[in-house]
Amino acid sequence: MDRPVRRPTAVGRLLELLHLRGPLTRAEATTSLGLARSVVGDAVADLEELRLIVVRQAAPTGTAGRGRPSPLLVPAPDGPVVVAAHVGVGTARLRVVRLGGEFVGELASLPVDRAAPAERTLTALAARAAELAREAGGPWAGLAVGTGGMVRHGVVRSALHLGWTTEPVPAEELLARQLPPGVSASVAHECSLAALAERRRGAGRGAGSVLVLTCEHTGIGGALLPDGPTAVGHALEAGHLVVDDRGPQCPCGQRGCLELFADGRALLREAGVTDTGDAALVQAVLGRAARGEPGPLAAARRVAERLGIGAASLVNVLDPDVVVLTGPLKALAVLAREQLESRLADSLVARVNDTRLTVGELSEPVLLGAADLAFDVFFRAPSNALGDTTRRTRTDAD
Amino acid sequence: MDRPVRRPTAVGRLLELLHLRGPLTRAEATTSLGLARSVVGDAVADLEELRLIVVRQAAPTGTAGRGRPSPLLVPAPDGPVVVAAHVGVGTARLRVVRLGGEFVGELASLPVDRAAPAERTLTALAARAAELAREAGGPWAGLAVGTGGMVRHGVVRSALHLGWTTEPVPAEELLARQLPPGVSASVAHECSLAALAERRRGAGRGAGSVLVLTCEHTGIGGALLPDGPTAVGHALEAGHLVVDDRGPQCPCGQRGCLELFADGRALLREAGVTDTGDAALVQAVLGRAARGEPGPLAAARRVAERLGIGAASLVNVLDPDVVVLTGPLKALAVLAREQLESRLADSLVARVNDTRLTVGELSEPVLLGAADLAFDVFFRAPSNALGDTTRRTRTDAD
DNA sequence: GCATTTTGTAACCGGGCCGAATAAAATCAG
DNA sequence: CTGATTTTATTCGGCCCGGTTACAAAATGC
Repeated sequence: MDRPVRRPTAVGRLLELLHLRGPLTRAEATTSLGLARSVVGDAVADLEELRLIVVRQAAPTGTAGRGRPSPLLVPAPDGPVVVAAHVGVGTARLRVVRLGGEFVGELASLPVDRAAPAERTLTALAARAAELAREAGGPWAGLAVGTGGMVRHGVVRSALHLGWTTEPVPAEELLARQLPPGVSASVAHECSLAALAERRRGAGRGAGSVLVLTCEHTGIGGALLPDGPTAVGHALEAGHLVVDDRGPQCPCGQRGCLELFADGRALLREAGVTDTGDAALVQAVLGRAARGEPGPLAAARRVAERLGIGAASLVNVLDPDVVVLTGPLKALAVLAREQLESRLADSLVARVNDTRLTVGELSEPVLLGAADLAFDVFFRAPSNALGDTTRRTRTDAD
Repeated sequence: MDRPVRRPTAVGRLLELLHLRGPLTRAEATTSLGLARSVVGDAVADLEELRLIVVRQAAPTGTAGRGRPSPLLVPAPDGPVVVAAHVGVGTARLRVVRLGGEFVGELASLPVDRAAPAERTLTALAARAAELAREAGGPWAGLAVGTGGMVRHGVVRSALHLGWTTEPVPAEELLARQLPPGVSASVAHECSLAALAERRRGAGRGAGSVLVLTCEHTGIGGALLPDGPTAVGHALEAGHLVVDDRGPQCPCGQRGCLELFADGRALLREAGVTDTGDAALVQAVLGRAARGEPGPLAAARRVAERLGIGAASLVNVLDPDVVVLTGPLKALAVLAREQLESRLADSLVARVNDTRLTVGELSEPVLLGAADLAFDVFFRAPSNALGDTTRRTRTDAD
């Protein structure tokens, strides 16, 4: 019924493998992809011609085993790049990511005006991204944006931090119009992207289903990445899990939502610090707690306990293989692991499945996830982003 | 990385289309599938040769528009069947389903002994299924089983109702060994299957993400079918959502779980009926409530209110497009819609997304979902079930 | 009867992958 | 040093699947 999704062909799959696992030999790629040797050989030739990879000399003779040595396939140093963006409150943060997953250049940012219309914000974002991609040098494959709010199929609804509240913004489509042909546009929920990155490259490596909880200064987000080769997971409003049905009223309409007790604001409140909205305050409290100051530490533990109640409930309901805690407050998992895990230990579900609560390993999960999303699009049609000028025929000598 | 999943080819896709939408002309299939006319023509020829479909004469001349009339493709009356099974407490229920989604013959059942080892139960299930498939006549394409517990990739863990609690049971693999070659085995969570069926054929038709809540006599299950062409959704332990953190202790280790307040046992308690474990008792109470008896009606409303709290919380967290309430207690949604929806109306998330709470339309969602799962496997390789070598035994007359 | 419209069919093409045979480049054994 | 062995890469033919094109078939409308 709904199957217009192009599967990556051998060329794309090889490129993806290189992107995820780094340099490989042809032989390793053959076994990893389960393809015939000849197919990998052709794909390598194509990718070389497209200047996406370079074939480096094999390891010097004597180091490998018997047999014919296999040269190493590495992403081309001037290979394709994508721009990953994370649109937060007031600013968007952008980075250029190279094939292989390395950041290129410095973190860039862009002010985001909540009063501006969505089109203008997106146009500015596309322009800044184009500038960064040009500076980075390589061919530009795509732009992927992570944001909060409700995001589905690249359409953003009720993103309070952007001021896009009145009607749905078809952000992906609008961005695509601003980009040169061949450059893909993708828009997804920030937590889904974080989940993607943590499963591929971080704390959730190799796991099946992953539940990501993102504790921020204002609010708690989340995403569930179900088992299987899912493209983008299902974003959760984890902060609006009801923890105390008779608790304080939440703007969301319910009572006693988790994020009333366990986000950055709650930590400041518990620590007796006046919340000016400055993100540094939360980090300061966490820093003091880490240094052992009793007040902040006790505050962190109280917040962690609340968070643990919510996490345990979510684990009980969603039954993920791994829970990854990330966001500005992820240090809680180190400072107050006991409090955080106390409820989880009671849960039969968690015990049966041996659900682990882990700390996010990536410092920029959203940007990394966005980059992977953009590359995924690229892998489905690698020749799109590079001019149609190049001949595809390996044997155009004849 | 993980892509050994074969995509259905044109033959399979056409068969799937026929299965889901009923008889079609070649022309309609061509546009629906977006394939070339010749491909559909070839596929039809193949399917005719495989005796999976028959080509019926076109509508009598004069009824259609201009142009050459197009004959109708219909699933063969002696076409392939699958056996769908739902393993519940004490008994397994089985039905034969024909290509096209119709039940064949009567509901069959099989006692399930909790004390028996898993192998014996599965062997009996496979044997009974083989018997039913033989009676039904057509070639047997597959057996799909829905069950509770924790099911992942066909492996069942901690299925209390089956007594499979000590260690994981690779049910799919064990079943596959009992089945003749060419007959597929699939095992999935009952709620995932119900969600699949309701989205394809029931209350969730056309929706993106679907949250299914199954209210049973003992416990509340659920499943989340994320947006996109997902095979099988993510099963939820919806009954173990914490509704009241200071509530009664639940065997799951938490306090105040939803199912302590809102399953069949809770309804009987509220109605002042002694719970003997008989499923008919719950239906009796619901029937009396439907007839307007004040006591049972008030009990139903109190339970529905609790259920509504849980449903609203889940909606707030999971933000699905549609919520489908099914299971033996789904009548609550009719008897006490107001109470059930009162909390949902408060939820900002539900209001923004206009989340609908609907009643499951299918009387046997689990069996239908299981059948679809088995057919999905069949569609990926339709010739497998029919002699891969030559003709099948059905045609061994020649 | 003839043009028009729609559908089915046959022949050919090309991409993508597989498999077998062959060639290349190392190690190992004498 | 030479030849056997091992591992890898490449070449070539072939299959499968789907697209394209041209043509035939079967209705309507003049």
